[in-house]
Amino acid sequence: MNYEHRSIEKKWQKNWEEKNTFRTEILPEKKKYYVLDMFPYPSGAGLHVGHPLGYIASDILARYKRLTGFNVLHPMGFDSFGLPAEQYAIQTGQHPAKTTEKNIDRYREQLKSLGFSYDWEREVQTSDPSYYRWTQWIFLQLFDSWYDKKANAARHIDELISFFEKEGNTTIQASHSCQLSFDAEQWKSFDEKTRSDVLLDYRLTYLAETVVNWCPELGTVLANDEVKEGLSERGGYPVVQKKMRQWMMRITAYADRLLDGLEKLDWSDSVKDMQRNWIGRSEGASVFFEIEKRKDLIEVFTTRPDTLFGVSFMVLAPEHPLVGSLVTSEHKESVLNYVEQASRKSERDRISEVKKVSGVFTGSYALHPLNKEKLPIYISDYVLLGYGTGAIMAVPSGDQRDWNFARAFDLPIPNVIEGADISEGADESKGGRLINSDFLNGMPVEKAIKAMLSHLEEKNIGLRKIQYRLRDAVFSRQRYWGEPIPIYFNDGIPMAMDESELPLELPEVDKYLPTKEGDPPLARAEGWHTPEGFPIEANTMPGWAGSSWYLFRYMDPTNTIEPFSQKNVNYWRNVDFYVGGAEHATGHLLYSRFWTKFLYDTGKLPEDEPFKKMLNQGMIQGKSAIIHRYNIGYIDREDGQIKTRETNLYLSNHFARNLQDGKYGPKDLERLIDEKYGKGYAREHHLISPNIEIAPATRIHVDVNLVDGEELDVIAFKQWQPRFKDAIFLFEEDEKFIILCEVEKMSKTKFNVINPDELIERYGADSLRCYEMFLGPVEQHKPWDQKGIEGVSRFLKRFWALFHEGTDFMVLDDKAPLEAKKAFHKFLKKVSEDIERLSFNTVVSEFMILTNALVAMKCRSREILEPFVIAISPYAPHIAEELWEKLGHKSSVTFEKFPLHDDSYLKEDNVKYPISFNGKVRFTLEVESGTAGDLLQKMVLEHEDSQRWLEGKNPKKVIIVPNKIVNIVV
RNA sequence: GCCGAAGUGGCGGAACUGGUAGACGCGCUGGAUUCAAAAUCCAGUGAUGGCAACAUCGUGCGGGUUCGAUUCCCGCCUUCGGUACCA
Repeated sequence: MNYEHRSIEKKWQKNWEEKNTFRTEILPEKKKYYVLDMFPYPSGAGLHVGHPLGYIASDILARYKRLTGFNVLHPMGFDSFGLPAEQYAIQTGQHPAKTTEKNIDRYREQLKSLGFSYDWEREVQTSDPSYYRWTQWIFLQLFDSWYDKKANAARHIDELISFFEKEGNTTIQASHSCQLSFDAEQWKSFDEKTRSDVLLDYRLTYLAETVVNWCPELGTVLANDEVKEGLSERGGYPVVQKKMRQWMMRITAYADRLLDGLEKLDWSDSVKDMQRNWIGRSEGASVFFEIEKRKDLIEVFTTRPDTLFGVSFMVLAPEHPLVGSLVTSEHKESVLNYVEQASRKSERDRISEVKKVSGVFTGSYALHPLNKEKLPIYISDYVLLGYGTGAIMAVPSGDQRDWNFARAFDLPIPNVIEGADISEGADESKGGRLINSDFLNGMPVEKAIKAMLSHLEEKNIGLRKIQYRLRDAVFSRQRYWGEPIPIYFNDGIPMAMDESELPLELPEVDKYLPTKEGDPPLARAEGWHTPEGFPIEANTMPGWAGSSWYLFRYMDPTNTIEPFSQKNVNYWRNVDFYVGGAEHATGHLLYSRFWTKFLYDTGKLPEDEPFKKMLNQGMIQGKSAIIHRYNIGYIDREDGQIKTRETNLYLSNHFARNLQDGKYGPKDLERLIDEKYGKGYAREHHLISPNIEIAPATRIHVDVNLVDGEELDVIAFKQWQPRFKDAIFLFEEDEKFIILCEVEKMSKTKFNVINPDELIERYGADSLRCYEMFLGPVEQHKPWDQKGIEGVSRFLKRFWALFHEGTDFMVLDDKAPLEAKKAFHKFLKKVSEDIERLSFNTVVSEFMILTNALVAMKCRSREILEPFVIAISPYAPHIAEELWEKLGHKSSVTFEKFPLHDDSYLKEDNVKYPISFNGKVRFTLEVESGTAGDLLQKMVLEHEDSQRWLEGKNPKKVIIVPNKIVNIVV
């Protein structure tokens, strides 16, 4: 009987569903283990072979943990709010909820066809009102909280209010953005609007006017992590800086805890480092500089207070608030010009112009805080308003950017480090001793920093400060398809909705576009106000809101009175094993840690980290097939411009390269075409370019399914798309059209997507599961290689055949031979070790080795085959269930015990020692296991081969590595 | 520039704390089976020399530690990922 993967897999998937095999509940007597995948955004394209990689790994671990006695929580859901569904809605008018629902159904079906052991009863969808009700609820908790730096925890806003009533805000240690300072009396005298504004500056979600990343194409703002190199992460549209009033999340309050918490996490170093860099803690000092003839001060941040005597000028960011008042009349024009220019530059322009030095003098001077020297104040866009104070003290001898600026504007470069060579550039090393620095002279840098810090604080002209690169996160999106923000405005004062009014459901709108006035789409909705007529916030939440806490909802997905019950969260606590891409390092993974810490502060959670251990799966890339379309370059008669015209001639890689390299000219091409298609063909069909230099070929991505190895099926290509119907080709003499192969990210537009459905149909889910693991370490990026799956498929067939004699199921009850038992226990030891250390790829090899060994030994003993089926079930669950049933079991293999290996079978009767002289292996000696060291040594030295190698020399040393090698040093 | 990861046959990759490098799979070569093909099975497969036993070389490059290094240390090169006028 052959291995019929189609019927077997269908049968067991149905069986699992009907019997609800993977339903999970709290079992207090059992230890819990929570295995979670990053839930997907259900895109219209469905899953490709890259998606399941991580899901397979986590499913193997979940199934393995079940077999080893854990109560495993292994859920799946959908991050179903997002831009693509909304863009589709704008184009087609179809409600995003509908598109999303359709996509989710497809995803769920695909996931089920892979045989994952998810408890589908726990599925969550972030766009479901019963879910986002609690996302809104958490928003309100954040809104009602402030961060107490002294207690190092979030606290309720009411406590802050009563504190203000007693002492004002001058003594409190809190994370805030409040410019005002007031005492209790003043607080009491404030009107409602002022109080609200002050409180907003303390709340963990707050409204603020800030510079944000505005993406005009998408019509919305983006968080820092959603911008890559000045372009939007989704869509790749330009992003500009814009000042806007937006909802913000005070994540900076948690900067230190987010940093320190990394220590105890079992995550990869690279992701932890990414978070550390993103948080970007740097220790230094705030220093205040007086402005000449004025009372106010310029505050700067520096990590090198020791170089204070090396300051020769000041630089402000062009947007700095003091610029307007500092500029003198004679410099007004140039400064205004410069500010204007800088404001028009996008983030991207700034990045590309990094090397250029620009700036202008304001006409004003600052005074050195210690020696009162006059320091000219410049503005330049190399100083950023968003970091530190938006102003710097320039130390050209110690900072390359300051050095460049000093050179360009002919400013002095005083040296403050003994022996530093600053003729060709700044000395940025933190070494040497101070000179020309008054009381710091002779001190090494580290000591000088401390001395200066104390001095500054003593004289009250500066103070120790810790600066973070991390910014508060923008929380509003001018979009429809997101969680509505449960806030309404009473006379401009933002008011929290009552919990009982949640969920605040998304309203119906006529169009998914902003209003004429530029308000977000929600403003189009009729009745988007409270019963009293107060307008409701029209912005929605960003994509990361729902994904920041979903792991906890899985613990109690149907709870209607709270996001999750204490009972459930106290049992499941947090995720033991999280699988997902490293690309979320500075987004989802950081926000999620932030919300978890906040919910921990409020007492809702027993743990303050969401994910204990994490595995970052690599991307499976596609192999794109590229051919070249020949272009004719010509000079347009009308405007004299050089232009190119497309042809229907397609070139193989070989020809395209030669054309590109100039090895072929127009004459060669004409000859080749005529040779192939008949004399005069090229001329007749206008395929002769007068000027071949101009863009001779365009790269075209071809569907990888039209390619076998590197060869294009030209007939299929002609039928692929109507525009290729009349294609003609030039290719190698051996009649093979060789394409150009490139490894890229899988995407629809590159026609390099490999769909798992077809592979499952052809080879089965078990084969696909095993193969994706076999491909290599899960963490690594790797191109999809279609050919290797055959090998794994062959192995499963052989495994199946192990249980069958001809068409009959045949397992014998006789004793297994000792050799087979040894092989089996060696296998068990290795497999359990490898799964525990997440080496999923080597386990597949072990399956193959054991299968081959059993086939060779013709071993069909139940004694071995039965536990073998259990061991293989995490990888190939369907075939395992089928064989388990055939072995006469009524229960599912899911609930069996993972077989333990027995060390007594692993002992070798004889040990083969490679005997080496000076590290070089000369012969092998077989001795009985357990032979004592000194006896072994004697045997080795008396061996005739040893005598030959020693040639009368005396061995200096004999090294015996137990069970491994004997090394004789001569 | 800085931070992180990685460089092993024709290819994907093994070698977990230093101990016979190349497991396992793909591909390739030869053979069996077949009218033939597919499928399956058997054998071989790092390089060089040799009929062979065997010898020499070999884990990006150059050094070092060690009886012994893919593994540890120092200096480079390359690729990938992150990040950036961060003061």
